[in-house]
Amino acid sequence: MTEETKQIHLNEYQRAAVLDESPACVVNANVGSGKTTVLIEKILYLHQEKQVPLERMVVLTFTNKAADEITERLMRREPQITSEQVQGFGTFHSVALRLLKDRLPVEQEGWTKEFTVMDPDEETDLALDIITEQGLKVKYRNRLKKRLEQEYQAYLTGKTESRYKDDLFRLYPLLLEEKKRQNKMSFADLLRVSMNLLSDGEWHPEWVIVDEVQDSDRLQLEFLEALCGPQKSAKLFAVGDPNQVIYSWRGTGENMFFLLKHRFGAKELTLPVNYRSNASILEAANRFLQFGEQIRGSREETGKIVVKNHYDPFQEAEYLAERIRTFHEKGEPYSGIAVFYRLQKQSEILVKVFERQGIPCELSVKKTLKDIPVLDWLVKVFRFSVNPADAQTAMQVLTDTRYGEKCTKKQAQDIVRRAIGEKGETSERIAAVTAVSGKAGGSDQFFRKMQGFQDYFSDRRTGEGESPSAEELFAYFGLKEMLHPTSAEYASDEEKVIGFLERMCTACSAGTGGRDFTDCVREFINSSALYGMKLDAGEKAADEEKGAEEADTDTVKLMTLHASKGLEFDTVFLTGMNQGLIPLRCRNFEQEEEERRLFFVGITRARNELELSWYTNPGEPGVLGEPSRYLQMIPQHLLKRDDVRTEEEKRNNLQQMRREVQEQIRKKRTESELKPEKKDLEKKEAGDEDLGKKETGDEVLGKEKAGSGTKPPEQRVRHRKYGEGILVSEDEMMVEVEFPGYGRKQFLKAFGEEEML
DNA sequence: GAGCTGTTCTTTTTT
DNA sequence: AGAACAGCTC
Repeated sequence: MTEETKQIHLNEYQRAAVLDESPACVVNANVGSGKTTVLIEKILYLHQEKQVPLERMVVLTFTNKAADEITERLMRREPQITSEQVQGFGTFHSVALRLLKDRLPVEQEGWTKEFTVMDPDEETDLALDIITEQGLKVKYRNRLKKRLEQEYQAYLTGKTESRYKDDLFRLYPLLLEEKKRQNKMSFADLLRVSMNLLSDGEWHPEWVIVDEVQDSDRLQLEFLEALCGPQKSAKLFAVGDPNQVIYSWRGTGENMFFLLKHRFGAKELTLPVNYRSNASILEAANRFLQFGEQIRGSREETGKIVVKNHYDPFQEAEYLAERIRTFHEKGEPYSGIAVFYRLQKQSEILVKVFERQGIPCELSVKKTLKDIPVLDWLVKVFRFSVNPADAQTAMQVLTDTRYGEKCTKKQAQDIVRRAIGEKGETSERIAAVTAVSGKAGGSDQFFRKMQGFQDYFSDRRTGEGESPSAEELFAYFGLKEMLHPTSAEYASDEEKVIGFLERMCTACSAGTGGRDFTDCVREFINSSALYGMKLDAGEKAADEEKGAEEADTDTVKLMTLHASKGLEFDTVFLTGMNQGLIPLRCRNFEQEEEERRLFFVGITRARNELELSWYTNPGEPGVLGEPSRYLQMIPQHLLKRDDVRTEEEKRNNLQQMRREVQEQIRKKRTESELKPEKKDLEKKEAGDEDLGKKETGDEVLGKEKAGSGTKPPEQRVRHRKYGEGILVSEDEMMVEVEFPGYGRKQFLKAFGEEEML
């Protein structure tokens, strides 16, 4: 091993993974087990010890964020590595795009090298246009995007009819044809087309390395196979965790980790040691592990997991604000604290209350280009400018009501059809457009600017000071007029546009000079379609320049459980641990298992403190005022039940209990008044129902027993309606009992309906 | 085309 | 549990 690798302290399992030489190897990497470190060391080991050039490796990630982390860490370890050498590092889609542009003969599949990348919504719009034009019968048009994706597999496997017996399968070939005609590819096309060309092509990398492989879908798996070649000429090293599959609802079905292992006949290694969470959190997490051996810890601390019950989401938010303030006063930074929830809309109350209470917080929602109207429009302008075959985008730019010259659909159609509908020389096209210019005035002029963009800038090269400036581009398109100078947003719009143009020009003048400027613009526009975040970084930089708030980085992070994957925090609050929310109402067993993995992912984000809370009054339909079953699945000795009850809640509970008891009494009375036959029938039905509920309850209890070996003595309670349960809490006025299958119930002692065993 | 019945999906989100 | 939709009847 090199000096560098020695400096990094790898455990024996990590070392084995780095040194492994199998043709295909999958590493089952538990949460917090140093997966990325292994990946980085593997790459360096291959590069430095095995003399594999970085250019001969393809390193694939699922998200841009992960791709950035890998290249950043790699370059920090080895500063002499250039960005040229890591061209094959990136997301599946960006690597596919690079291959299609640099190595693969896209012409064979019906596109030219100048193709552009479609926005995901664009494909659906195009499909709708085709449906209208061709008079196709397609059902569930509002769900067309999903249908197009989900039923493609069935279409490929030769099924003759779509699920709903409509014209969807006739749409697919028409859509593909249209995309070729307009010289653009959807995200899925990037993978499919490169897959086809790789399968019968010459070029293959020497090593294929994959991160978070459990998150890939079927198409990505096929892409991987094509990348490794029919004879598996490339070696495969994939890292993933089957216990962290939380996106299977987006596609697949099977667990991709094991499917990949099977398809490649790969050797499986494991990384069993967790370096993140304290012993209690790990012991709890182990109860939710679905694959592999128990996770081993590396820490001695056994702080308890706090479980709290709140009256409602509002009271919970107030409590959290107070609690977080205490943490902060004790010297913990806000940035070490995160609040998780199951549904996006749960964040509303939290944000409002935190803002009012002066707790700095940040909602983790991705900002894309589409959220900034003026940039959404500008990108379309460039998309057409660098791909004059893209009639669809041209139409969208011309008919946009917010920016540019106002133009009716009919006028836009005239302009676009005459210009690109018929093939011909540029001069002819322009002549044709000029012929209709009287009708649409400025629109037509702007259209010609876009269409003439490539010709106008064709002699410009990047790098040598020739490359156009942001101002030049702004003037070329006459953007001052197009951005509506009289509008209230003009100043901020102009700033955003100039900022975007500057970033584009900087990107175009970076790297090796002498390239065609318009090619660079196309590359920039294409990568911004795949990589919405880069613009986000620019936005942030602009904000900081304004000097808005510098202490902005020390904030509490609010996010969904899904968004928490891959992150870690000292302190984690997991809210809304209610039955019907965590887990969310499930239709089948697979869904339930995924909810459990989601909870597993959530709790394993915490390093030191974990607090779980549920509310008595969720105020959402379908969500029960009962604690999640998952709270019962955690060994009780790890928990510190610490209920915060307000007087209001107590009163409410009493009222609720009174109502319940009155209802029971009323029922009993009517029951006894009924005729004997009917009474028996009702009893039978009620009994059946009870049996069903008990079964699920026993299942939970059974799992709990199987999991926890060491259980503290519990006070058992019998109730004539709910059967046997476990005492949860007790005070001078009431008792709270957990019944398997019924959840938690509270009783007034005065009623004396429960019997201690 | 109003009114009915039956079915499916709803949440989570990346490229 | 409830909305949205498809397909049927009149």
